[in-house]
Amino acid sequence: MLVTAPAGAPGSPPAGRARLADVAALAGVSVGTASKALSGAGRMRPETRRRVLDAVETLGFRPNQHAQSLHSGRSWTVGLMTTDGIGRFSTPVLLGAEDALGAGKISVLLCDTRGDSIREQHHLRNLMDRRVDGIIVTGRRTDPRPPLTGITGLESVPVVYALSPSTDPGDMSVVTDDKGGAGLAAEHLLATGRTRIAHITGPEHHAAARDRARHAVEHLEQAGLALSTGRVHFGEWSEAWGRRAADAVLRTAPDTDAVFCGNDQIARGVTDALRERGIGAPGDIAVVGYDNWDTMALASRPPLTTIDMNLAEIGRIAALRLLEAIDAGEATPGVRTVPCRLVVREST
Amino acid sequence: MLVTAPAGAPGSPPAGRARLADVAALAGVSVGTASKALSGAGRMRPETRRRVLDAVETLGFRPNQHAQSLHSGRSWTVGLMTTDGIGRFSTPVLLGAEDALGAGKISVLLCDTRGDSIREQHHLRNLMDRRVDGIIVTGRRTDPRPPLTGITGLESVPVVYALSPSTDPGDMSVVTDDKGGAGLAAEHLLATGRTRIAHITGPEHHAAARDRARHAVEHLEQAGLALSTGRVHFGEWSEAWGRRAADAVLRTAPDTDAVFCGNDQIARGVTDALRERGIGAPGDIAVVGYDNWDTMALASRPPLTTIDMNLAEIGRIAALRLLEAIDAGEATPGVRTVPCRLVVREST
DNA sequence: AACAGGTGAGCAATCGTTTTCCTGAGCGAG
DNA sequence: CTCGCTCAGGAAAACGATTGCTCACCTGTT
Repeated sequence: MLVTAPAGAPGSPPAGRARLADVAALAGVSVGTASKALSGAGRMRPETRRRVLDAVETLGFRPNQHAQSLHSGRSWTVGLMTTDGIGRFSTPVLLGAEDALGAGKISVLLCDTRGDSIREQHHLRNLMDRRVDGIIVTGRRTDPRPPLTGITGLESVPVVYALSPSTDPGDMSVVTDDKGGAGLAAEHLLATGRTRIAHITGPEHHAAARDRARHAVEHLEQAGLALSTGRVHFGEWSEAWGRRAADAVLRTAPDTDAVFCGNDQIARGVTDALRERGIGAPGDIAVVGYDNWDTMALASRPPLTTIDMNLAEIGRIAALRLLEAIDAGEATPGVRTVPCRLVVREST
Repeated sequence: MLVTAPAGAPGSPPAGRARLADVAALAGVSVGTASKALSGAGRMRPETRRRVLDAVETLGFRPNQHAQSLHSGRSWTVGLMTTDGIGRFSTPVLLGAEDALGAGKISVLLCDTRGDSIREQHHLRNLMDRRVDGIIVTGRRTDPRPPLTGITGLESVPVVYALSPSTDPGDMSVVTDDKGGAGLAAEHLLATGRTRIAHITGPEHHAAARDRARHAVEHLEQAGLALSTGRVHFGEWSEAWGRRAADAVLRTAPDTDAVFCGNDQIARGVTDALRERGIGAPGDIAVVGYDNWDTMALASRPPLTTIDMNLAEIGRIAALRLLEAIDAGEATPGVRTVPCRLVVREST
């Protein structure tokens, strides 16, 4: 017997998992021939190939990925770094990416930095040690973030930033279209005949709040309109703020006939406040949310018309760009914007 | 030059990442010696070790994990299979596990089956091909699930089931303590002087709903009490059901002074219904939720007293048991129950 | 009959580390 | 002076799959 089984008496089936050498021995060919039979490379008699494939079947052989990776230098793995837990925003992105990568036979290595840069460095080193084929970085906020750095060799691995773009325009980023989203919301309200529109949103230091507000205002201006209360109501991303701000809006501009909210939590707060004051939605005032977070949007009374950012699509596109960069060996820099989708429900 | 650089002119620093051979060449020792210097194995002159370590530093050398894994048979990776998306329940478990494993230098390979058994088989095969050191399986529900199966070689890899236990008692499972949780809730209500307690929960075909209900009833019986409405209100895990059921409770047993809810969504629905009927909480009726899902528990009016299942702890313990099994080479079968925590807020 | 061309299959190097075994130098003791 | 012991460090064999190269053999042609 030329090839020894990993364990067990000679001649007995190998105790551990079968190696290519076991397959080759069973098929009566050399290891190299067996490899070629599997990969389809090289020419050989159909009958020989048959014998090898039969042996593979019999032994339940599966190639050892470590050996393949060592040889090819590829790990068929990408790192997915989330900077702030795995929350409501990064989860769909993550799943979209995992889906797209899985189709390409690539697995996802999960790294959560909890917003800690020490941890980020640690994970980054780990990913490089594992020779990942690429990295997707995703954050909770749409504010730009500094690019990954600090590890030698990083320049040879493609990186895509999803949701939170990189501050370096030479990097690959995939972001949501806040302009388009705000536009969809404004357009929808105008199309349903509303003209006295208020805007309640999150903290001004969040890019998402600023951008959506700016674009909503611009969209209204193009229709010759202004915000009913004359200003944007910046605050928090919470229901409580939605309720408080709704009161303020009703006080300042009682003729308001629609409220566009920066997220679904605020929108839900607004619908609650309206209902408690006996104001009908959408009868008296229409409400539009943002995020299409079903827990909020569907539990609201009435259920919310809202903007869906297509987060899974963002993850999917990030993954596809990464795959392209991996295959091409070079990145196609720039920011890719993914359009939003208007989901109409009973609040408008 | 005995060792050729991967690319670039001879003598120039290697273009790719440095190999141990480069380190050895720079330090003027053999590859084997360099390896020993790094691992601390074997004896050698301190000065020689110094030279190797200096070379490592200079070249920024990091060992190739594929080569190490090929040699050791270990991948320093575990698979994390989630059976139903990555939702509210699996996320904390996942993070807890990732945290505990990260401390052990182990990375997490993420697999989402979307509840599809074809996908599960596919991911499982993939994990086996990658020679993962272990697998954690986590589900959304507390109902037992059939163990992983169908892939040869699986018996040599330790598996821990988190949240959803395996139906096979010989497997390792880590679950939440629904009995203790229901007990905490009931005890808390009794301690605050409530005696007419109702229970509103999710669908009867969910183990979580059944178990919490059963144990709550048993706990009340031990105090010589029964449910105020004489029965458990099974329904859905939704706010709308909470509101509807609250109405039913008020109709059936107007003297009810507390409601224990199967989750925070139901509890929130209950508080909303009470408020809309002018009934004070906790003044007239106290409300206890379950899950400590902050979006619900904190946004509720009043904020909810609720049961926290310590999901991250479940993930952490699952990871620790897996690490033990990996190190010991054998599993310690059985179900491990993780206690809940009572979080008191203004609703009681 | 000899040779060119084609084809099926094996050999061996390679990927980068770890680890075992072995050599040889140096030193102390008899 | 030599024997033997210690210890530093090197050589080489794993780990498992891939692949370029070589070789042997067979067919068809001159």
